[in-house]
Amino acid sequence: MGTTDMIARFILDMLEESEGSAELQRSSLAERFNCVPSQINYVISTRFSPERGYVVESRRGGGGYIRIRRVATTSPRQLIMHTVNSIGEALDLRTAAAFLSNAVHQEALEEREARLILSALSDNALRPVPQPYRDTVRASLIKYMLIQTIND
Amino acid sequence: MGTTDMIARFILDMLEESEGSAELQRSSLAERFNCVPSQINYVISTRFSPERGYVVESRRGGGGYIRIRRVATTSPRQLIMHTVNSIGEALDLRTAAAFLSNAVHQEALEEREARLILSALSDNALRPVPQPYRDTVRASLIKYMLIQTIND
DNA sequence: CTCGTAAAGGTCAAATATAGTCAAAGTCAA
DNA sequence: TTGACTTTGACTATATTTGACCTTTACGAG
Repeated sequence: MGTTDMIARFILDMLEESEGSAELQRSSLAERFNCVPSQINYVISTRFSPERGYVVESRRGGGGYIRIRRVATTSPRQLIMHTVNSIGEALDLRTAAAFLSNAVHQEALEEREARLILSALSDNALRPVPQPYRDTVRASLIKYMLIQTIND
Repeated sequence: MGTTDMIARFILDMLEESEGSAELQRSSLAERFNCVPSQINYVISTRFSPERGYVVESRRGGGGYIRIRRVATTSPRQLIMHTVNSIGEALDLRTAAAFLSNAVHQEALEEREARLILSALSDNALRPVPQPYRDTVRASLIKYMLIQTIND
């Protein structure tokens, strides 16, 4: 197995242990695998790219680091569409909250956006709508709002 | 974690404890973290700048100090509150769009968030609500959603 | 009161510590 | 032999750390 593969395996192990988040130092990792530091960049760009579901953050200078996180594996668009399609004529607040929470967890929505949507579905915001119709309005609102989020 | 980060964390803790205001002595803080005094200035200028919402006052000479205060960036908040307060029982879509556009322009709202709100106010999303009542529901929705955005 | 000195804090640029980029060179299997 | 993948290293970019020198303020001796 080539050096690149060994390094990738190593990082994968780190991710495994720490529930999807690994932090490393480029030069010491390079030293451990007896290669030049820039090979770490190569490993990251070929094995831990965004397309493969990873986000990488880093910092230079003293105490610098490279942090790799595993993120949503299904595309946000897919999840949103799937969610929208699964919503019928009416939707209660509890279920809506669950959908939104899931979307945030899968990184298809920002926390802030989810809260924004939820606030529109709240009983407070829907006070002008008679009780019996609220769940119908909720369904409509969340569908259009969710679709808007994938409309860039 | 680098020295700078540890010092920043330390100051953040002080701010936390004392409700947004921390007073420190440059040289003793430097001593505590085993660094040169000017590093304290570095930490302050990179982590507690006005752009990040802090005001720093200091005094030299005997009994000198550095005081860091977290300031409420009230501007966006104020704008939102003002907008909410100016909305009455009903609001037509055109006016709502103008409010949102203004909020975005004043950087009190993200473009994406504004579009999200607008989509909830659209005739499409409000189809289940009888025409005559839509503007009332719009007013309620936008109020609760705007308030949500300043609720971090 | 005035001056001198010690005690703070401020500035800035050099040195150091990391990480990123890119293209040349190497490797290996089809 | 060729093309994809890997390995290297020179050069670049950025963040942090350090220290020499500067300015302001308090306070006590004259």
